[in-house]
Amino acid sequence: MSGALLPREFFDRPVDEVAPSLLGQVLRHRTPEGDVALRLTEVEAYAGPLDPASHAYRGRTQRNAVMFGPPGFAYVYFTYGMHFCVNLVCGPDGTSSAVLLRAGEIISGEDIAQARRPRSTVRDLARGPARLCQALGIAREQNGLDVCSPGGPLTVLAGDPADPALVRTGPRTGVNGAKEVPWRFWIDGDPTVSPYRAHVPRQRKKVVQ
DNA sequence: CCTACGATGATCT
DNA sequence: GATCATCGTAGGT
Repeated sequence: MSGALLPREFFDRPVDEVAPSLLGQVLRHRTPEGDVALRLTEVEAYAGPLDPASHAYRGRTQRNAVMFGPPGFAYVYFTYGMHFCVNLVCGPDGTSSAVLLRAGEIISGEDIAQARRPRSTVRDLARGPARLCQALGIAREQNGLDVCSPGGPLTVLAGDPADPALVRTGPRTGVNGAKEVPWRFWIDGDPTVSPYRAHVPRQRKKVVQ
């Protein structure tokens, strides 16, 4: 593994090409508490305006603005009233595709990650998109950060790319649209890959009849 | 292992 | 007002 940053051109490609090539690469967040880094084991591609499951499907809004900017930037969003998830923006400026980072294996700063998720087992520290953000200390303030910036706090470093023979694809997790598109990518057999959960529409609490 | 469900608030219609 | 790219816990197998 080297400590080199992935160049912006890495992200300036079709999102379904970037996503699998991110497996095995390293995401590092430097904070005052220290550095935490992980090796990506599971990602999902979201293909901008053509993809009903994408946040960019209905056009640009205040929330998704970063997705419409240049590649190599972090799009962080808040969901379910308590969780953050992080994407890496792909494709040229003006387009709006991105890769959701779903899971990883902590390779340094495990003590800090553990402190942020006190009740978690080591395996579960970054097993799921919101857990990944918690372990790395990613929240609102990290939205819009350039992950290709030398010296930047949140960066993607070159790791050992996953063996292509071990890369699996399948339907995306927890999404309601375009279920048939196999745009989830993971490293087969890796224990940190999140368990698949189909989308379950939540039932209304009470119907007044 | 599995399935069910409540927490909690921003976003969009 | 409904939905949501989720998680932790509780309970059963």
